[in-house]
Amino acid sequence: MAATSELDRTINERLGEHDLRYTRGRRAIVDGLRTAGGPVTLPELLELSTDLALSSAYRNLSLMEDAGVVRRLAHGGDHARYELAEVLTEHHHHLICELCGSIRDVVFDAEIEAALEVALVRLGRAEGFVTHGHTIDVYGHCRTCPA
Amino acid sequence: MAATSELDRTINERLGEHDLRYTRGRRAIVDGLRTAGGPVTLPELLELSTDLALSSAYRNLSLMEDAGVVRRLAHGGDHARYELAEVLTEHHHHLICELCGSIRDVVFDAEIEAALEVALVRLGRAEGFVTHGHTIDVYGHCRTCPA
DNA sequence: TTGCTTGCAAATGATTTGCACTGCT
DNA sequence: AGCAGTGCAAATCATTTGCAAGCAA
Repeated sequence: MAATSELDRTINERLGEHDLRYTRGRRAIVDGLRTAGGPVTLPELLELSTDLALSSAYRNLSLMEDAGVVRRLAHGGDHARYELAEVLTEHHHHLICELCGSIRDVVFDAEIEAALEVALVRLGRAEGFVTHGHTIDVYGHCRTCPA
Repeated sequence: MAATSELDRTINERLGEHDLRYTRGRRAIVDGLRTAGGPVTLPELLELSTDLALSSAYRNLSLMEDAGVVRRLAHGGDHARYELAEVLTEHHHHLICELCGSIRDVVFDAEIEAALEVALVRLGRAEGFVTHGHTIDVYGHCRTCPA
């Protein structure tokens, strides 16, 4: 199956290293994830692309997670949420609306990220911890959601 | 039942506002949470204090969450994790070891927190989002865990 | 042909709930 | 007496897995 974009090529390669093929179902999942603007749940993913069997979607998300293509997140709700692995996307965080429950990607200022990075490594050193990365969830509410 | 510490008094009050009593089982849970040094899973909680029935522990954690005494976290694993609500503790974040799976509380430098706070409010304004709070998970590994 | 995929149906396992009993107040 | 709390057993529901059939190299 021909890879169409740079991202598809990278994903195809990563999957290949794990003896996985970049099939139609997996493309549908990746398209859903890249299009969403935030981490999505499995039901949302199934709505975005019909023709996805529930069990296959779960199985492929899990396989692609192992292959480093997908990242699984657990934000409280009933369903886990998934997004593309950060190596395939821009480093970002999440705005979580406590009213409507939506979760939106957001990119921080480079200065803030840099300062944070330094602080986290230093903090780790003091705590006997080797820092590799971080995630930030920002809670609040969309201005358009009811007060 | 007599409240013994400032924390107990506050919790007792909050529970009372929700027509809940501060019973032995609930004290056991609170003690487990306050002692742990990080968010704990239900099985861990049951080990810490025997005499806790599984269903009651789940039920009380849920009730105390509604009463604003407990906070439920979902960090990927099989079990949810619980900690005392942040209004009852110091503002903190989590060091998550990718090797041993442990999660440890950590307090950031006040300067970093202040800078972050400002940045998050500003960011929210730009994104049409009203910021209330944030959580940071720091990933890496304990220096004492196998490389 | 060999081996990865798929989808249905059945299994799993954490969490929740119904209910009868116990214990405050 | 009158509710709130407890624990057991049964129910729920997201997610996982077994298996037989489909598809690509």
